[in-house]
Amino acid sequence: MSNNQLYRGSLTTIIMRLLEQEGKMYGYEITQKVKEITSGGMDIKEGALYPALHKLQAEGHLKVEAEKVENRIRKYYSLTPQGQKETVNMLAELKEYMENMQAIINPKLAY
Amino acid sequence: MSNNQLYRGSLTTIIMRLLEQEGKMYGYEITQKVKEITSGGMDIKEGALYPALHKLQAEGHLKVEAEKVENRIRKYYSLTPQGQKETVNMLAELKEYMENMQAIINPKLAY
DNA sequence: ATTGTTTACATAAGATTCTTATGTATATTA
DNA sequence: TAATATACATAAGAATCTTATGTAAACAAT
Repeated sequence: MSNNQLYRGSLTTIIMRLLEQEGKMYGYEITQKVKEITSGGMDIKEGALYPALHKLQAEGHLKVEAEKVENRIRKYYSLTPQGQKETVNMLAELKEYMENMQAIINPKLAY
Repeated sequence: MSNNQLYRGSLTTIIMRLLEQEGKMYGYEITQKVKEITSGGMDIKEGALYPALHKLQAEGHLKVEAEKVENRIRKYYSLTPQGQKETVNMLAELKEYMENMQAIINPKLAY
């Protein structure tokens, strides 16, 4: 996803959160949105994105509608009700992860 | 490392940072320290830890000294000069990762 | 006495998630 | 007309993890 191993495991959380915000998005749009938000700091690879979308769909977290725009096909993904619940969990786990990492990196000093 | 996929990729950063703080530690000590700091939220598996330590050592980031304590062997790891430099990079990348994830999760609202 | 838990190391098989490479196809810019 | 951007997809291989298993000593409990 980026030049950095830390991004491993966070792709599904990113996808779900963006869909929660935007309602529906197609794959290529997700890659561009992430580049924009992170000022180029994150680069989602197609080889990671499309299998991840298919897997989330197979698990029932996403639904898809194909649409033809300017003679090209776009596949718009959006959260199912189950996916909305799962997004809440994922964001809670991300918060927990961030707090744990902060605690390790910046330990509270004992005076 | 935990029940959560997000932890993938962060183990080496955790190890390097703890060694930067503590000077030297042995494997089992690292697992206990992380449990303590995160109040049990993170659980480093031995099957992940020991290969990670061996790899960091092979790459020249860590050096090791074996010590016999109460008839049991402990392998104390510490940062090499090269490992100290690499730790600075890793922490910078972690900071960047956290900022990127924050930007995605909590987008700045446009008024 | 011996069973279970903790301390302390290690590795192998398999799962998951990613990168890199490749493929198809259309639209737009140089 | 060649390159770039848009838009999808998959396969091979790399990296990192979990689970399972193994050795071995110390200590607590029954």
